[in-house]
Amino acid sequence: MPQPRPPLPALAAPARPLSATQVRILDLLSQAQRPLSAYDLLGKLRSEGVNAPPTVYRALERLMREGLAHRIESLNAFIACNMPHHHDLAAFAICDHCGTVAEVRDTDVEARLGHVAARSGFHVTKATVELHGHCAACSGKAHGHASARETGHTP
Amino acid sequence: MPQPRPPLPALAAPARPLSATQVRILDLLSQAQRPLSAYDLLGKLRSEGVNAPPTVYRALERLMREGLAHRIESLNAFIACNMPHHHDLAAFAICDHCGTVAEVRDTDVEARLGHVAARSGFHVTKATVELHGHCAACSGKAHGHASARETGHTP
DNA sequence: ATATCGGATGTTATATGTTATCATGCTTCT
DNA sequence: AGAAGCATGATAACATATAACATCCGATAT
Repeated sequence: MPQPRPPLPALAAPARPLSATQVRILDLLSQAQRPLSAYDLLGKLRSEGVNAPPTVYRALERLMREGLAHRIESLNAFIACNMPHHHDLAAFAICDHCGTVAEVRDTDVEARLGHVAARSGFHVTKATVELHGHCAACSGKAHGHASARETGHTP
Repeated sequence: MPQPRPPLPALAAPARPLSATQVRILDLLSQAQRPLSAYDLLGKLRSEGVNAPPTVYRALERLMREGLAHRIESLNAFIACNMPHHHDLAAFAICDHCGTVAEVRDTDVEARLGHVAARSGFHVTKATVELHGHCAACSGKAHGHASARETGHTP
């Protein structure tokens, strides 16, 4: 991968700029309307010279560290973060029919969870909250469910 | 060929008894103090003649269908259910230090989640709530964290 | 009894997901 | 220039999960 590589570190060390691959992956995640697996991403990037899983995983790691992406545990897939400000304690509403994922935040839920945990002396460092079901758009429709997952077949 | 409709199994047998393998796996899960992966289980069962992943996964499927076991998404592992009555909407507090998992229930959290979802027209069929952190016992201790996962080495 | 069906299992192979390791090269700091 | 740090590349291994197809068994219906 040839880097155009912005020669400007300028801003002090706290966060170095994202690499080309990292930006690319964040783009792909943002444009996808549904979570993408590491292999989905790899598939889309092969034509651009990325051809090994570790590259993808490393980029995802970085993006998650910076709060720019989330991992959806129950799908083994990744999405871009809508609201990069508060990256802790996000919850996701995943439509099992059309595959869309809505990032949801509710302070009460957070508070309640913290409360419940604290009551038993448990100290929470990270919460995974994933709601599966049907989104508003899909709720009326027939429930014979569809693919809801990237296929990877080149269109 | 579409079958012409099976002639009604009398009283739809609500639950046939568990098979030997299914019982065995439920046992193993109950005795383990931490979640076991499908391959952990397979390892323990090889000496008993079970030697292929599908068998294990199929048994787990059944157990989960009956609400006797849960899958911990963030660990890709399984635990027996403490309270087989209400198998929906359970939450788990997972100690990343010692590996224990506490099944937690709190009606307020459930209500809140349902609420949040409903507000946006989302219909929840299954919720995954997994809290990672340190349990009361481990909270004071040094945070240099340990294995917290079955090794599979022969005991 | 016999045909049949559903469920569970076995067997083999493969798909999907994730990580370790080692090598290389670029950028920045000194 | 040299050292440190980080991103990448390449290869391989490991871990997790499912597909496809065959067999077996027990319950039923005819």
